[in-house]
Amino acid sequence: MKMSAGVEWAVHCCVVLSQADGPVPAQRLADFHGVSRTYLAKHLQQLSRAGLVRSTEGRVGGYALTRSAEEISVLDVVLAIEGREPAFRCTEIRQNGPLPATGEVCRRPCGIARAMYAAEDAWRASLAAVSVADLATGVEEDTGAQTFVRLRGWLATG
Amino acid sequence: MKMSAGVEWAVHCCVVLSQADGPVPAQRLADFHGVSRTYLAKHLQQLSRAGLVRSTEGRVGGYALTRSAEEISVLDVVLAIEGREPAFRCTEIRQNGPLPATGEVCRRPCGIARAMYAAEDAWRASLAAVSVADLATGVEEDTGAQTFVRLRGWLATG
DNA sequence: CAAACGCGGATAGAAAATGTCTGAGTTGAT
DNA sequence: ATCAACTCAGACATTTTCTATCCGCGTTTG
Repeated sequence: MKMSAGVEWAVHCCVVLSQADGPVPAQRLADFHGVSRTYLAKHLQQLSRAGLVRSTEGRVGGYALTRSAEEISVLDVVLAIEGREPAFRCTEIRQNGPLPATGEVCRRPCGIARAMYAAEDAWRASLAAVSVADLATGVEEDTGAQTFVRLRGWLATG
Repeated sequence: MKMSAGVEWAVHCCVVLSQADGPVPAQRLADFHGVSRTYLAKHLQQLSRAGLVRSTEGRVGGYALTRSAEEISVLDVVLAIEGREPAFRCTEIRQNGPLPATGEVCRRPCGIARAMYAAEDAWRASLAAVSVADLATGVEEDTGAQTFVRLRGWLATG
């Protein structure tokens, strides 16, 4: 059970975008994080389809958050990249074999699936409690108040 | 982010084993659940290596739980099959690019990784709170008290 | 010894993740 | 109007993982 590396990229990009004044091109985001531009572009498009970022085309285009960083949770980003499918997929093997569970019982998910879904709900709740703004605050606490000043400078001049 | 289908098989097998009197062969477990014997055998070997089940070789061999079903959590089974690696793998891209995070800061994981790990801890805690015995109780509640009687009968005669 | 069983490795196809490339369309500047 | 920079969508290639099968080997019981 592994999460795509694109999730890490996308969350980092959202933190950067939360500090930017205008649209930031994919090229710039890729350079800043030292990752492939073309592949990052895929993930940014997923964020765009999910409505988390807006893309502006043309000469001075790029990506910008569609709402304030307080209103974007880590869960939003994870779901945009990983999809909304639960990690556990019940194949109803209780209906197989010589003693299959019958129709009426199977109206609700089996106990195993319920336990798995409950755990995923707890996971999602934990991720929903952290916003991109929280992450940005954490970066400043970890690395100093000058970090985002330098970031904005690099984004402007680069 | 998807969980292997083997997890579902393995948990179902543990519930069956919790109701068995003696060792149950892989062939029997596969027949009961209507899945491939050779592939299920792989997962049973993983459970064995993780110490959740004991295998008896030879003519009347098979698998049996090593401890009581109360003492085996769903998390134990999931970790045995999926491995103990966290789903989120931080590649430290904050150390890349024109403004890399420096060594001292990177002594502890970045805020993004911390949020991800916290969510996985919540997920694990939820799974750890459910035992195989709880699942067996749930099956009886869902399908009636005769279910496991019939199961034991099929295991004995089959 | 033969039959039933678990164990480990080798193998292979399918699916998904990862990464690249190209062409079309859009926008601002000259 | 033209050009350059940029996004977007999709096609394509590569690599890894999942799923599944098979075989040989050692073990145990009858």
